[in-house]
Amino acid sequence: MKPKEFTINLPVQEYDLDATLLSGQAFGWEVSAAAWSGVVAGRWVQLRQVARGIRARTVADSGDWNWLREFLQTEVDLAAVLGSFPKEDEHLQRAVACCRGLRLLRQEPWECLASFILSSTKQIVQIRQIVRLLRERFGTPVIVPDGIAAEYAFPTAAQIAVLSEADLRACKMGFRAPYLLAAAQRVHSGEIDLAALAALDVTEARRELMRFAGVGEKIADCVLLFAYGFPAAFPVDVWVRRVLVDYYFRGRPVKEPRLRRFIEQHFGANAGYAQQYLFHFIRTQDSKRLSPPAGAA
DNA sequence: TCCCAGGCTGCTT
DNA sequence: AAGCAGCATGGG
Repeated sequence: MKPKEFTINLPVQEYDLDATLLSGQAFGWEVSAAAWSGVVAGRWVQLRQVARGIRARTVADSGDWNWLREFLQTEVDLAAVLGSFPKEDEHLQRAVACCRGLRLLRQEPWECLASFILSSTKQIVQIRQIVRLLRERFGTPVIVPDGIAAEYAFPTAAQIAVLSEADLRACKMGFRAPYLLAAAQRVHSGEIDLAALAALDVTEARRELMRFAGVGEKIADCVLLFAYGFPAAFPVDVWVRRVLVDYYFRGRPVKEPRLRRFIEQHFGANAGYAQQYLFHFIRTQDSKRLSPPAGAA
């Protein structure tokens, strides 16, 4: 039986779909012929940038489209967010001028947590590869249109909790396998309720996330920002640390507490957005200007 | 061959 | 508390 298709135009100004889906916050999206396809809330969906916004195509009964608006955060007033950035910061303003339209997504907490547990000391292309293997092997198939290859949802905590460490290692995740397995078991057993973290303040939610083995400050901040939408969460990975030191500390070594103090005082209420602009900017535009990694010549 | 990747853990000082 | 090796796997 041919699945019924639904399409909609989501009107939105200043939304760069490519930058958003390529900026290292979500790992399950694939592009072909200028259209992105992925799975949101258990539904296959295809997204295309059009003149006045985003055109979406899906199958099966979608009722309303709020699940997609929520994921894409199309209701966010980007101009207001960018306007809250420090105006005297020429580095950040350059990143904004370069990447304007880059957005933060609002992802499902389990998928986001699991993905970032897999992210430590991995390149983005490899994280994508691991996530793809997990979906194909253990995820629930989703309904796709005729002529589209089979697609799978990210496996739930319940689906991963019953696997063996060897099953997971076979997806090339190496030493991260026991971390992912333990996290899935904690969530599946009900020991921790990820949905309930949304009601906590950011400090408490961060503490809860860091109770997962394999989750430290950086991964916790990623989940706080990309899944729960805490706007001040500011993940500091090797790239962001490098750019902060280079731009704001003249390349001189900075200890963690001082860096954290600077972030809180300098970037303001939407620090998380600022972080994403800096991250994407240096990775796509300004990588050559950056100081070499520690230890390099 | 070597260094590095959207880091974290556990063991040393 | 602060520094550091080890950890799997693949890319450049």
